Formats: sequence, structure tokens, C-alpha cells
Amino acid sequence: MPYAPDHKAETRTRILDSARRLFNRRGLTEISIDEIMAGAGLTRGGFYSHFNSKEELYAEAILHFVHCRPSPGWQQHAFETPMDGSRLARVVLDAYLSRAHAEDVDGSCPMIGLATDVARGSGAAKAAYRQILAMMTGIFAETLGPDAFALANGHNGAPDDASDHQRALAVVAMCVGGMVLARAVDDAATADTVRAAAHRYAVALAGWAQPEVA
Amino acid sequence: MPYAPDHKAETRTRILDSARRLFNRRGLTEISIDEIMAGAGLTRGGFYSHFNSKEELYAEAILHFVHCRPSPGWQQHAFETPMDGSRLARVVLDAYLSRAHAEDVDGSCPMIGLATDVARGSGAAKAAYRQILAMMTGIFAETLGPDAFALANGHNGAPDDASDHQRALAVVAMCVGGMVLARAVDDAATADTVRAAAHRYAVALAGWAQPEVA
DNA sequence: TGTACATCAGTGAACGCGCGTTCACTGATGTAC
DNA sequence: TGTACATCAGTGAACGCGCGTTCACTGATGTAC
Repeated sequence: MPYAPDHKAETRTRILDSARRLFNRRGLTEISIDEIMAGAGLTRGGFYSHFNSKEELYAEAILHFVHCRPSPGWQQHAFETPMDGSRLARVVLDAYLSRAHAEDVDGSCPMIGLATDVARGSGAAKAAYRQILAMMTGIFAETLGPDAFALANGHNGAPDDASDHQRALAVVAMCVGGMVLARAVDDAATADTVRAAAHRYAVALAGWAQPEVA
Repeated sequence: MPYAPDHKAETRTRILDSARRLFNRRGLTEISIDEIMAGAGLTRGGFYSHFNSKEELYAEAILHFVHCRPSPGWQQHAFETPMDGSRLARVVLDAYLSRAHAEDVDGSCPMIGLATDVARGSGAAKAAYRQILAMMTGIFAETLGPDAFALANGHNGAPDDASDHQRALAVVAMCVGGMVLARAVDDAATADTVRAAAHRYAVALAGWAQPEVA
């Protein structure tokens, strides 16, 4: 048995780390296998003993986001201290819509960096994407406050799992939409305004108290 | 003067139509100039007498969406009859978050189909993107109803241009986020649920009456 | 403890292909006579 | 009305390059003796 049993698995993880970073930055087609392997400190040839194709790596790299350690940028603050679900959800939302996350292209959530690429991609990539969406929706669905809209429309606002799930999805859509727009715009002021708007109304939608009267 | 004076301009428009369609479908890097020219009934060689580079065409194709005639699919219904601003805004939102729009990849709004590509792209593409964002935000900002969140938090809900603009941006973020997520997911049921959630809470956010009690 | 060996993770040259871009040429068209 | 011509929109072959993938080889490592 040459090499330690987990030697290859560690190399594979290094490739996945590099791939996640580089795909986030420039997408599936603009990044070459050469660059990914170089980012992992390896050379081209070894790639196909770890993955069957570039497409397969792509889907695995998206899923890898869930398991890899938090980015030292925007995520660290949210995950370094343990906390209960309701506080976690609020901290996650703040971090998600932060400027640090908008600027951390390499380490960002793949739902933002790879959204339209995945829409054109393989079933495996879409399945990975759906898994991340489900995870994030789950975080919010558990901790929603009262539904201001239902109350305004004369409903009693009684808790309801189906409706909570729907509202959590809307919160995620607001997060993803706000970040995607902020990233796609060339004007920093517009980007900040979009993020602030998405943040404010995502908090409102979740039924949490606003941080301050704006 | 060989050829009619507007002959070349018409060809250019045909190229832009083809480019808009194909870029929407597969993005900047996955579509070749060959394919774009073939889509316009031309051959490769003539391209550079109309545009200086593929990047330049990309930005112009995004802007072209604003000026080209509505897609016969999801847009036609929204734009075939003249209507006042407030009714238009509501019809636009319904069309934007419709299944027809989600499925019409070729003819969709470039904010949805090209979001992450533009984020990695040139300044010209981002400027074009910002212009479309401003147009769409403008449609909503003019016609918002009462702000249920502000009311729930004890504010008087008096009209306020800055806050209306922010709220309109949040509505657009919800539209774009909902559609981007729906497109990136492999399960049709999940896609429909996301669109429905985004639609419901976008309407709520805009302060319009819900179509029915769900 | 030290040495020879078998294994297999990783190397790098090579292949075939398609792309963006260039350029000398063609041929359809409006004009001048 | 008809013909020769000048123009220039469009053609298609060619160039150089980089990519995904393959494969024969290398060399670092754990094991057997």
C-alpha cells in the first residue's frame, strides 16, 4: 500500500476547493482544468484519476460548498460561535446580504455566483443547486416571525407549515435576487442600494424586527 | 450607392436579434460567432464589419432587449394592449413571474438569463444591465400601494420617493431571484413553488391586493 | 535496522477540435451615361 | 430602356491559440523480507 489510505481523498478535496473557488469566479466554461489543478498544486494529467469529466467536477464542487469550512470573509462571522436557530437565521441573512459577501466572489455562495450557469447545466449541477436551496430555505422556515401581509389582509397569522415554507422561499429569492443584481451592476452605489433594499425587505418578510427605523 | 441606405442597419438588427436569443440560451462563451451569424442567415466573415468584437456585441445585445419587439410568448400578453401605468405594472409582474417566461429561455429578460455572466463581464455589459434594472424599477416605483411593513411597524405609510424606490428595487430583486432559482432547479414542482412564492410576496411587497386568498 | 520491490498518485507531451479573428476575394446592387 | 461600372456587404479559407481528454511514463511511498 503506497501512500496513506486517505492521501488520495485529501488531494481530491484540494481539487474540489480549488474548483469551487475558480468556478465561482469565472464559471464552468471560462475556467480550464489546468487552472483548477494548478490551484490545487497539481498538474493537468492527474485530473482524470479523480473525476470522470469537467461536468462531474462542476456538480461536486457546488455540493462541496455545503461541507467545506466557512470562508474567512463573510461566513466566518456568522459561524464562528454556536447559537440557537432563530439567532442563526438572522445572522446568516445579515452575512448573506453583506458587502463582504458581494465582494468575496471566490468564496461566495454558489447560488449567487453560478445561478445562470447552472440553469444551462447538467442535471447533476441542478440537483446540487436544489440541495443548497433546500438547506437555506430550511434555516429560515424554522424561525419566521409573524406574516405582516397576512395580518394586513385580515388573516389571523396562525402558524402554518406550508405557508411558512412558501414565505421562506420568498426570503431566499430576495437574498439571491438582491445579490445577483448587486453583482451584475457596474455602479457601486446602485449595488449597495439594491443590497440594502433586499436586506430590509427580507427581514420584513421574515417577520423579524427591523434593526432600526430607517 | 449600392444597396439601400438602411440595408446594413437591418442586417445589424438581424444579428442583434440572433445574438440576444442565443446568448440568453447559452451565455457569452458557449455561443460562437458562427452560430450567431448563422442564426441571422449570414456567415462568419461578415461579423467584423458590424461589430468590433464579441464582447461589444454582447453588451449591445443586452440593450437590444429594451428596443426589440416583445417576445410572442410571455411578453405579448403584457404589451399587446395599451394601459395605464398601474395596470401595466401589475401585468408586467404577472408576466415576468409566469411559467411561460421561465420556459422561454431564448426570449427571456436578460436580467434572468445572463445575470451571473454579466457579473463577470465587461463594464459595457454591466452598464446595459443597470439600464434594464432602472427601467424595470421605474415601472414599479410609480405604482406602489401601501407599505404593509411600515404600517405594521407603526409608521404612517406616507408616500416617500426614496423609500418607494427602495421598495421597487426589492420587488425587482424578488422577481429576478425567484426566476433565477426556478430556472436553476431540476425539479419542475420546486420551480413552480418558488415562482408562486416570489409572485405572492412580490405582489404583497408592492402593496397590491392579492388576486385571491390562497 | 536496512534494502529491494510493487504500487499507484501524479507528470507532461500529444491529439483533435473548435473558437475568435483576419483577409483577399466575390457578386449583388444602385448609378451614370 | 439598356449597359458598363464602382461600391461595399457578405463569403469562406486560413491562422494561431487554448481547451478537454488520453496515455505512456516517473518517482514517491508503504511493505515484505
